[in-house]
Amino acid sequence: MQRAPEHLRFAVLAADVALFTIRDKKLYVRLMRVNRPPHFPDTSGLPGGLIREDETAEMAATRILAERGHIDASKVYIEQLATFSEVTRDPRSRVVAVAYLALVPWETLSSIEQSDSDEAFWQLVERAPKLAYDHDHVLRNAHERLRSRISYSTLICKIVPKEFTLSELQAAYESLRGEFLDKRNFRKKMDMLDVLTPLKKKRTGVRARPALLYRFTSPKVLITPQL
Amino acid sequence: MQRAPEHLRFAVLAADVALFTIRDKKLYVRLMRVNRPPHFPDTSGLPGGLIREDETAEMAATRILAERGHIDASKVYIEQLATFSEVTRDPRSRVVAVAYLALVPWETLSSIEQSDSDEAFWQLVERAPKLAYDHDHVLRNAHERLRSRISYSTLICKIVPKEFTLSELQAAYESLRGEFLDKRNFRKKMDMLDVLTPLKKKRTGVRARPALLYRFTSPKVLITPQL
DNA sequence: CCAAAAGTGTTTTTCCTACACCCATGT
DNA sequence: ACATGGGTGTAGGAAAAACACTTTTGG
Repeated sequence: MQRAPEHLRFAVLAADVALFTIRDKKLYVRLMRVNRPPHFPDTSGLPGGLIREDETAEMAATRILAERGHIDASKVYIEQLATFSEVTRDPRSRVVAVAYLALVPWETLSSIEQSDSDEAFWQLVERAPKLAYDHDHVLRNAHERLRSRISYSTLICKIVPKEFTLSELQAAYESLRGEFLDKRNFRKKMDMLDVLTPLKKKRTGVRARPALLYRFTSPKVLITPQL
Repeated sequence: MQRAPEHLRFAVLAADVALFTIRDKKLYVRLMRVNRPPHFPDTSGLPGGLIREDETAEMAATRILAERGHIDASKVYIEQLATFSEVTRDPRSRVVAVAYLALVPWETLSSIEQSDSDEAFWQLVERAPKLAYDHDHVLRNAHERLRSRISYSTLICKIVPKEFTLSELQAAYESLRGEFLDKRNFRKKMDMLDVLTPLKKKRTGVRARPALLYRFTSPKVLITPQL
């Protein structure tokens, strides 16, 4: 395929990814260490990088998550969030970034993926520092979208492990919504939504009554009536 | 500002706009005549064009709506929809398009804007023909987003005129949702949402009892409980 | 036997739905 | 006077919210 005339191609395209997980009932986001004086010395940012000529933005997002975020993208759910095209969002040159919202269950990550490296690390969302570029904006946007989509879809199935107890699922909802729910009403609602399949196993080894395990009947993100 | 190295700038950036209005209780979209043999001879598409170096994608979208769609963009509400980056979505060269959802009240359009020209015209959404590029996809996406956002926000305020009767507002909801609503329940709901201000005027000149006029209390798009 | 989390129903209140008649005006 | 759309209330059913105790296991 031909390229358009050079003067029309003034911008480079980037993909930025806000990858969330839940660990110990708290919401974390994957960040990179950024050190790009003079504008961004010793700061942090979302995993991001340039889109290549033979890639869609989404392909680039998953590749970048692997290459820079050190996360096996085959475990990760990803969906487009928004495109950020402010002329000066990167002070060095014109960069238009397509941002992605990504989710991964903590339990599917390898111990290397779980641990922090010199380049990438997991950060509690509620304690996130100021980020480079417009990544604060992107992160807020992603967090807001996540909270809102959780309420009328089964998107949460992409951030909890394959098998879970109802209490664990409830805790995930609570982390994301930032409010506590009533146990009995929560179970009634889940029962009505009819999206969970009970397994024949129980969560054992805890110093308490063993809880029945469930999984989402469909791996797809389904639109539901409001939780 | 500097430009990035030439080889990284393989794509051009475009903005495409799905502009909707309601006319005579039916939903219309603004289309352009497209005649670009060999790939797209004698067809139609959404208003679209290239983003310029000193513009954000949104600025480009409003400019294109004016220049190509012949619509005064100051009357138009616009919000980002999604970015389409399929490698071959334009067969001539790599084009990444940021798509916008736009709304305008039919009543605020001038008679020139209301009428069709050689370049641009209004098309009933339910009778929309096959479109060039991936604009079918974009249009379906925009229509779906519009239907869904109408149900839990006051987005509809951007497609109805400043002043309207409750019956007119109900008709707008019905056009967008494709189903009829109960008059008394609709009025009760609107009353509860508490987003409308009754005016001291009535719609006169019609061969029936004059109806009280209302306007949206806030020009902002507010999140509401589900209609 | 004690600590810890699992599991389970009922009542009250709120919201949703269905439904039919009189009113004010223009012709 | 009549045709046209404007405007209003109620009753029944469904869903949401509030609320506390018994069960099962591991230590």
